[in-house]
Amino acid sequence: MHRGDGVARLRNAPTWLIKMAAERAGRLLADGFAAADSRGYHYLLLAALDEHGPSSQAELGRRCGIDRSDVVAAINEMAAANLVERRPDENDRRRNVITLTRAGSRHLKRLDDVVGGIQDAVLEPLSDRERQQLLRLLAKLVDHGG
Amino acid sequence: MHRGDGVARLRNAPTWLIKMAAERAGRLLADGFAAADSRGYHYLLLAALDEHGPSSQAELGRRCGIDRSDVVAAINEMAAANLVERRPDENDRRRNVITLTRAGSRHLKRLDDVVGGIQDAVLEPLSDRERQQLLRLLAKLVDHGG
DNA sequence: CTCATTTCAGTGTTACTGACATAC
DNA sequence: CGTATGTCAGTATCACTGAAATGA
Repeated sequence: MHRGDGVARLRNAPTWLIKMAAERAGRLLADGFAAADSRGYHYLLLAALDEHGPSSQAELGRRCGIDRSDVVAAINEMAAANLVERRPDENDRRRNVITLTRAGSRHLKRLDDVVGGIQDAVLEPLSDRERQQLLRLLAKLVDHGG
Repeated sequence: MHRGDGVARLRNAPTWLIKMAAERAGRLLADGFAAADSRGYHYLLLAALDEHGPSSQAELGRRCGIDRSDVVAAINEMAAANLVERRPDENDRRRNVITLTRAGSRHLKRLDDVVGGIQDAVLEPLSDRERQQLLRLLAKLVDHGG
């Protein structure tokens, strides 16, 4: 029996199935991140730094969809763990420049592996064709209102 | 631009799309519930009481997939709002029997309407055929490991 | 003056853990 | 005895709000 399966009106509610699937993926991701002494925000921020290079905290927040106040806390944690470096921007003294350290790069690689493994585990029951279907349908939902 | 779209490695990650879709649905649901002075747990518990009749808190927790300690808090709130009645079980004095009140029944109907409306809003971009596809794929995912 | 940036403090929901007393 | 129940207290992530200080 799954989460909420004791409530009949939810068994055929697509939004509920989406939430359950997301919950499972989220739990696996959170566990995987926790095993690597991280959490979701860390992965997002490290990935954004890797792809776009050194950035201000506000830029990071916009790219990752994380609130600026939450970026502060996450960068605090990662700076304390030497995964990123925070230094004032000389050209705009309101800003900090956040840079990925070498340890941060290594950490991101580990987290990428974690995410890849979970991706496979979650999609395991679907054929390649079904995965593409799912991808297409979800993209439609997300593009519409997400 | 959507949540996390600034991070390229996530754009084609199905688990991420699932999470984004779920996030949207969850936000809409939370807003709808809040507008009715409720929250997700209340809906689940009321629906379980409606479908299965008076139950102990532990039963409710198992049916809804809610932890016992969280059931306590939710029932406290709903009992204070006269949506449910809590009385000791005469046959097993460890238990409480939770009963849906008439006001609780009315409240559940309102919440059912809220959920139905959101269901439609989320699935709007999909044809009937696509909705069935999505339902099938999600069910496969959830049945597998959820 | 207006706006952007960083930071701090706090809220709310969901999810979970540990402990305790009580009763089966 | 072990197990189930209800309760309380606390933690964690994510998401968000409001306000303050600083600087462009």
